[in-house]
Amino acid sequence: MCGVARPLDAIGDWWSLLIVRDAFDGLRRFGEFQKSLGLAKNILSARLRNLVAHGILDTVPASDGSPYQEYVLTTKGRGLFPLLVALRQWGEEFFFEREEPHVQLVDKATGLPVRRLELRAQDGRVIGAEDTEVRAPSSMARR
Amino acid sequence: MCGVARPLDAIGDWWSLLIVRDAFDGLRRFGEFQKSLGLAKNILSARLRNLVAHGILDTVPASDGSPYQEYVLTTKGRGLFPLLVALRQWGEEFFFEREEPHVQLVDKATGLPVRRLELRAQDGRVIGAEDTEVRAPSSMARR
DNA sequence: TCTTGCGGTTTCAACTTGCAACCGATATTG
DNA sequence: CAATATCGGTTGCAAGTTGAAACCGCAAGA
Repeated sequence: MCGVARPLDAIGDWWSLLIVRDAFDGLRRFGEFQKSLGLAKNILSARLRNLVAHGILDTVPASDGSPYQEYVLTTKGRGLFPLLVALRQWGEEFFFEREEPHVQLVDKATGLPVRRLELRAQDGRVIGAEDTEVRAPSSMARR
Repeated sequence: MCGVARPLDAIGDWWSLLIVRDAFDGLRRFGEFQKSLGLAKNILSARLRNLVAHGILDTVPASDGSPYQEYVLTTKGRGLFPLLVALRQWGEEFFFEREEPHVQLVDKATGLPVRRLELRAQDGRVIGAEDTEVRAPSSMARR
């Protein structure tokens, strides 16, 4: 299973990424996720378990003294931020009419929208899909 | 439905993204996708139809004179490249053991691996999740 | 003429999804 | 103290989805 397919096992369903996005927004509790996403409790339960099993979320005792636990992003989970940004930017560009109002990801310091993600070569040139290729480091199957 | 959820409707399943990735690798024909991904033909058929319906792929007459059609990425589909890179980089970072050999995305011009995606503010500063927030442009519901 | 390859559709069993009801533990209210 | 509400789930079940395998129509080749 290749470097693209493997992650999809962990976050390859609709809900998991939305849960992670909400976690970036500061949500931590079962009920918060359920209210925000409006999904069935058994599904949320299964997804949270799966995300924890994959090391994307971690469970910690509730910070407010209540007897429950909270779900927080691990380092691995926080590593999903560029992917979420890429997804959001693609959505903004192609799924909204021009001038259709929608939320924006802004830099807190300035309040300005963030830049579009750019892929760069080692030397800093901005490159596109056609400038790249997938290469096996030694003699390896591609998948 | 927000800017993150909307796209998931189009590419929110395991296979669609892998099909798009293969399309970036130059695959165009039904049989090529099937051989590469090893998925059932009915599923591939349904996924291709869905991707075409969402404007991510387009069907064109076969270039080699055979009576079949080929599937090519649209502009919208090519817009998924940063997302695929983000997914790949996340996978490489967290799903492989250090030094475990795996394929790499390299800059064709130099043969060197591409840089890690970085999110930047308008002024060029590299920023992280904690430096950003989601903001509604006018008075809008977040979802 | 018979076979082969391509690009699907159809069929059907197994699995997944999601609504609704229930449950146990802890607060809260009267 | 009793009754109720809230939180964080689990269980049952019906409906939808997935996927392996078989089938099909067309065109090219032997």
